[in-house]
Amino acid sequence: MGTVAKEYYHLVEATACLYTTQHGHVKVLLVKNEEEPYKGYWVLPRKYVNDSQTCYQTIYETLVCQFHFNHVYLEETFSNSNPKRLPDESLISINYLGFVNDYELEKHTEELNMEAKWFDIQELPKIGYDYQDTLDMTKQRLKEKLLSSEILKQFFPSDFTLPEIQKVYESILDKKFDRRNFRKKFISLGLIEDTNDYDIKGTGRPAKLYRFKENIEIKKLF
Amino acid sequence: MGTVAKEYYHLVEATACLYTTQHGHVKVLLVKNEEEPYKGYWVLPRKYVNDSQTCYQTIYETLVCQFHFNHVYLEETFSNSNPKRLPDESLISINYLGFVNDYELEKHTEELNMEAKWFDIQELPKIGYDYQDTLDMTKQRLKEKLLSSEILKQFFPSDFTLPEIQKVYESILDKKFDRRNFRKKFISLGLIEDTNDYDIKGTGRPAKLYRFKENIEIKKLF
DNA sequence: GCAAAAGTGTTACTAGTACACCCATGC
DNA sequence: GCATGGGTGTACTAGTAACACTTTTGC
Repeated sequence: MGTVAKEYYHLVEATACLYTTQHGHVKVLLVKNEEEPYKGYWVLPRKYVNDSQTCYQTIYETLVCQFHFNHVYLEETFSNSNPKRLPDESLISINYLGFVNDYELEKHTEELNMEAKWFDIQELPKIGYDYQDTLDMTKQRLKEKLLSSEILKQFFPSDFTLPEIQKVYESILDKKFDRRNFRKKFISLGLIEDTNDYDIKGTGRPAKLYRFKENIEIKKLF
Repeated sequence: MGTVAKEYYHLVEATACLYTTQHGHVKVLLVKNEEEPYKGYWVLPRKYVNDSQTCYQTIYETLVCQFHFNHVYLEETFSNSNPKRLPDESLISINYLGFVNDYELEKHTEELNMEAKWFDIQELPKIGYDYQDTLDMTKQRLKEKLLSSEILKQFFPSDFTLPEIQKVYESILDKKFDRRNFRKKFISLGLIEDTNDYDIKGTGRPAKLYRFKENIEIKKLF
């Protein structure tokens, strides 16, 4: 490719909007920023990409090594290459949308020299740099993703109740469903099976626990 | 952000899989590669990104200035950051999926010092570098895009016939539709209007010409 | 026994599918 | 007048939407 002028070289980082669910609430992982500018603000987990790894490998390793998640599902969303997003130099971000099931962060964050926390997507703290835009756009993408069964298994904990999964859909798609019709539809899709266990944690009548079947077909859900 | 080692800086290019339709056939724009390696092979239109433009601006200007399209609809798809894709150095591609309506290239390509051509997506030539992967993945994305009305207006020429649009859907979604049901569905969506003109080019009975309405709602089509 | 949350079944309506015949043009 | 491709209507089926009462638990 020959020699290319310096202005064509860019610093590149991989970022992730990593989601999980807790009792029907959708949460996203944020990290406290300890450097100026935006010191004390919350930002996305991120890492600079070096010339021997893909962006995917970079963010995957960052999430697995720093936070010790067993398995992280990740897919690329979009880049941010606005040259004016930082005062001093250009930085291109490649963003990923991700899910994890095991959301117990507490045991790991102590070992780290960083603060990291799950935030309910309805109650986000003050976000540093331009990552609020990334969060907004990725949430939109998450919405589209949930319309198909493609990523369901990655997103939902192995055992879940139908009211729980309904709450997730309602919060992300921003609409209410009739409980009976939601059940009927979800069950008739043939993607889930009864575990014969019950969720005893809630107040009121215990809900049945379901799990997704081994290999689920890709279907439109809504 | 402080000083960062050289291995974190990358050459970045923007590429496009730019589509158009001609009489129900879907075509993609390719450019003949004049440099080694892969000299004589066909590649995607592309340009290195400098530090004063976004990737979007880079590819948009490339397409508009080189090929004189009036309007190009573009949306980002995914990146390719495999460090081993080129023998000598790392190159990150940010790819875009695009549509144009005015497919008359011939009048412009003479002015250019390059060969550029529309290829039917069923009959692609030998593709250089790893752009065949990009084409394959972008075609998949195009398929998903056509399931919603979001990009219909960008994709289809202002006046079109229903058999024409049906052929496009059949070729991209890889399935056949019943003519009567396709009409019924498409018309009942309320997105198109009759122009009261007829397409006289074909053999057989002339087909009615339709156009998309001014502001169309985003709907699921299939 | 009362509040809280989950489970269940029926009916009406809407959208999708399957299918056969007639119509306008070019040669 | 015949081959080519385009336009139209009807009956059936499946999916979606609306709706009220009963069940299980904790306090």
